[in-house]
Amino acid sequence: MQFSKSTDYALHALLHLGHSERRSNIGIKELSTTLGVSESYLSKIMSKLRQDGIVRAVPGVNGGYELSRPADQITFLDVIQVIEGRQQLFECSNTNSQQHRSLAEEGVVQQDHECSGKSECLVEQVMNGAEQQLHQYLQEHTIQSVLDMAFKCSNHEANKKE
Amino acid sequence: MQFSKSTDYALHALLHLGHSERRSNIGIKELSTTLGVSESYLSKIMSKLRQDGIVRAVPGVNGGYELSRPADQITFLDVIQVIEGRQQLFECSNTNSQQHRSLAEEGVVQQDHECSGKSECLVEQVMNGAEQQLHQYLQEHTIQSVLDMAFKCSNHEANKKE
DNA sequence: TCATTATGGATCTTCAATGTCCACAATATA
DNA sequence: TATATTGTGGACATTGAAGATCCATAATGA
Repeated sequence: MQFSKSTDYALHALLHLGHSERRSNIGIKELSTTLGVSESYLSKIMSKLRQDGIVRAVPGVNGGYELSRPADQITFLDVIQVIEGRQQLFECSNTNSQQHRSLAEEGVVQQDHECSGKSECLVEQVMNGAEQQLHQYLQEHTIQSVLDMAFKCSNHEANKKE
Repeated sequence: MQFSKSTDYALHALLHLGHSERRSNIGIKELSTTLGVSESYLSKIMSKLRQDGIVRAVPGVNGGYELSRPADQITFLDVIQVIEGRQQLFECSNTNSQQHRSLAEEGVVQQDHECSGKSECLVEQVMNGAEQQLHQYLQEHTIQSVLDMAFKCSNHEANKKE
C-alpha cells in the first residue's frame, strides 16, 4: 500500500506552480525539466488536474498551466483524490461469507440497529475510521503550507501562527 | 491506493480465530469455508502471519492455527504491516531534481537545520505526518475490539468503558 | 500561415496482487 | 509402523494497474 509516483509528480508540479505565481503560465517543458519526469507522462497528470479544476491550462504559444485557485485552498487531499481516485481505502470483499453470518448472531451487523450504520462489516467500519483520520490530516495541509515550510525555516521566529 | 484483499482475509481470519478461542486449533479448511476463500491462497496468508508471530501453526492431524497472543494485543497495524509490508506510505522519487534545489535556495531542506530532520523532501515530511496519524489510529484498534463491537451492540449499556 | 503547446487515444512494458498446483514435512492415531 | 491429515514452500499462471511513450489533433499567439 503506497501512494503512486503520479501523486508525487502532481504534488511537486503544483508546488512549482504555486512557487512561480508571478508568471502566469508554466509550460509542460519547464515542469518536466524541474521534476525530472518525461513531458508525455507529466502531461497526462496535468490533464487530470485540469479536469478536476485544480489547475487551468492554456494551449498555444506562451500557453501552460497555472493554479486555478490560491495555493492555500488546494489541499493534499484534493490532489490525492484526483490522482488516486476516490474509492475507499478498504472494502470488505465477502459480505455474504459465513463469517458475517456468524458474527451477526451475537451482535448487530445485519439488522439496522443504531450500531450498524452504513457498512455492515465491522472490519470495514474500523478501517473507515482510519481513513477519516487520514483524510482529516491531509485536508489540513495545503500546497501553500509546504511553500511556507520552505520559507519559515530560514528565519524561525513565528513558529506556528497561521 | 487501497489495502489488498490479503489484508481483508488476514483480518477476518484472525477474527475467526479470536472468536473461537475455546477450541485450540482451527484448520485451514474451516477458515477457508468461513471466509469464502480458497485454501491454497489463504494458507499463504496464514504462513505470513505465522512467520511474524501473530499466529501459531500445528501441522498434522487435528492441527491448525491459533492466536499466538491475546486478541487485545493484536492490533490492526500489526496485521497490516505483516501483509502490506513496512515501506513508507509515500516516498519522494526525485530528491536530486531541480525542484529540490530551487526550494533549497530559500529554505532549509539540504543544510541540516533543525527544520529538515531526517527526510529532505517537504512533501514527504507532510505525508509522513499523515502516515503517523494513520498508524496511531490503527494501533488503537485490535482484533478484540472488533469482537467487542459485535457483542456490545446487542445490549448498549456501557458505551465506552474499556 | 506557422510554430508552439495542451489533449486524448492507442499502445507497450513491467510488476505486484491474486490464485492454483504439487511435493514435502510434521503430526496424531490406529 | 503405516496412514491419513494438515501446514509449508516453491513453481507457475493470470490479471490488471502503474508507468511510460508516441502521435494525430486542436487551440492559440505571432
